[in-house]
Amino acid sequence: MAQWRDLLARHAATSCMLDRELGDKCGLGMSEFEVLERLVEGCGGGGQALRAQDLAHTVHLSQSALSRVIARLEKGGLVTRAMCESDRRGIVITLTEAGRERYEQARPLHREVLELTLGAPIGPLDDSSSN
Amino acid sequence: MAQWRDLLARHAATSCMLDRELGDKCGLGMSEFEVLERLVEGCGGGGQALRAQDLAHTVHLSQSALSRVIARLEKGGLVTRAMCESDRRGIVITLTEAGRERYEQARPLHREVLELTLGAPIGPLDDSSSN
DNA sequence: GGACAGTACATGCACGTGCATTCAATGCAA
DNA sequence: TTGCATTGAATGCACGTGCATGTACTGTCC
Repeated sequence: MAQWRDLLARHAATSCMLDRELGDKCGLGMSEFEVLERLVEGCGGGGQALRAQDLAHTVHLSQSALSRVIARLEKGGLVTRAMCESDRRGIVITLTEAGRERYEQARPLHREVLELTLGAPIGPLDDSSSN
Repeated sequence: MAQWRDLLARHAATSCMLDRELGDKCGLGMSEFEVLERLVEGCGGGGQALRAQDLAHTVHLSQSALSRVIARLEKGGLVTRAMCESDRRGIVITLTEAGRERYEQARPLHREVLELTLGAPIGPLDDSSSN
């Protein structure tokens, strides 16, 4: 119970600050960043390409939400959608150079926020306002 | 980092199942339940009454969201809104009998879900679908 | 071959949320 | 008293999300 409240508080504080910081300084939402990160991780060096359904397993989003996140990223030129050859129902998401740059730009900010909100021992900081 | 991912996963799984269970079986959302709980806790026995702003501190919601949660609860007859005498800008939220009953009904379900999702050591369960 | 269940993704819709704004009431200062 | 900044709460609006559905494709069974 106390565990749940703590989790709730940490999640609220962190995701709020994260969303705000990433949004203001990088034009990214938490979900967008999460997807970019998975794309960067997913493939070592070269062709960052993942099936949409693979992403769905690792990001905590519904299939429809993921579809729209990808749409937003594509619109911003950070990823490209292509038909999957082996199964033409699926799509392959590829990280563009701009996408990688944007991620590299956002990452330190992300880690900074995490250290700030998760590093704190117990009494969470400000929380100022809201969720 | 791993801590953050774990937090994210637990939060997603728990709040998803919680919202679903509470919604289906009690007609409550997570926020509604949270507010009811604070009302029950806030006052030992008799007149459950809290200022809206007091709730805002403990529930991780923006002021506007809280206002609407209260509106929904009032519409459902679970709480009543009354003008605060000492400061007529504020409102006093009072838990009705129906509200208390609804909470008592929902609580075991709530604890059950928590035990299920938070008790699990590490590899979260299903997660089925989404957030 | 044709019919049909299952899968992968996109989309219409409703809903909850945060931000900015608005309105009323309060407190303070001139 | 009047004037003004501040606070508590409600509301218009935009946005992200989940659910249900639609569409296209796959695989299987007949």
